Amino acid sequence: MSKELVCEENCAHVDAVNEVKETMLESTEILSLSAIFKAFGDPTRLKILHCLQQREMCVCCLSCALDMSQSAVSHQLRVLRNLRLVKHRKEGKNVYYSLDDEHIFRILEQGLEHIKHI
Amino acid sequence: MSKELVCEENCAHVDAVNEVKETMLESTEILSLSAIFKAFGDPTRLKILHCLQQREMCVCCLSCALDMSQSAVSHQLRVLRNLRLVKHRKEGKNVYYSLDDEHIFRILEQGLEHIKHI
DNA sequence: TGAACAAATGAATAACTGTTCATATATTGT
DNA sequence: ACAATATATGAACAGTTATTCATTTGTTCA
Repeated sequence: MSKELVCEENCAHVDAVNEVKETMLESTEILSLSAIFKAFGDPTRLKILHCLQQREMCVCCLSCALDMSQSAVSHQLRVLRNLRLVKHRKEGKNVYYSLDDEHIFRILEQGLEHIKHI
Repeated sequence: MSKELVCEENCAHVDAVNEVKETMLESTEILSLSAIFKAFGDPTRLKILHCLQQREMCVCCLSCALDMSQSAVSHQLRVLRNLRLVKHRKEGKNVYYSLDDEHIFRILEQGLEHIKHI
């Protein structure tokens, strides 16, 4: 990638670039952070999270509230579960899901705050 | 979708479902919110945003700092631009990008906060 | 034990997305 | 006007993803 040379010789912002490079996040940090945001980035999952922001819900009720198939909801819940964005507890035939922690709540809030101010 | 009936008769959480349904976000809100999170959900865009969190940068320097082609960076900048997550100003041959507003900053912060506490 | 039901899951598919490559546009200095 | 350079963009391709369908697992109750 010859861009590096180009930048060093012409942009004349080498120091700026190096400074930014030093504060750059680790590759693993970037990956896990983007994975979380990506989870928020699908309409179905976002709806699920927004429901769970209000109350714990079983899969059946979620699929009912979102008017989506049980299977589709279940598949997405697995994604959220794997990323530890939601937790679940079993009660008889039902499995109840809820948000995993406070941060999830706040990330959602910040996002909502943003779209309101656009 | 017969699930609706199933839920009403068996889950016995009709009230809960209806309550949640009422507070549900508008379809357009869900879409624009998920679009924003989706933008954060790609490693390349996340890196770009994280760079811009620290300083205004030109395309050339960004592609240099991320060690990616100018074209790839430019394409992603367009996505961020269209969503108004970044703003840009032209200065001669260079175009300088920066975060569009405070919320973007805080969404990033909240996300980082989350992965640190996992 | 068997019927009914909630939830999970694997496979298949259609739609989407990020990068590359080639090229176009716009600006600067000669 | 021309060469050099920064940026933008269209087309194409490979890789990913969300949903559907069919099936399985696990639980309750009769």
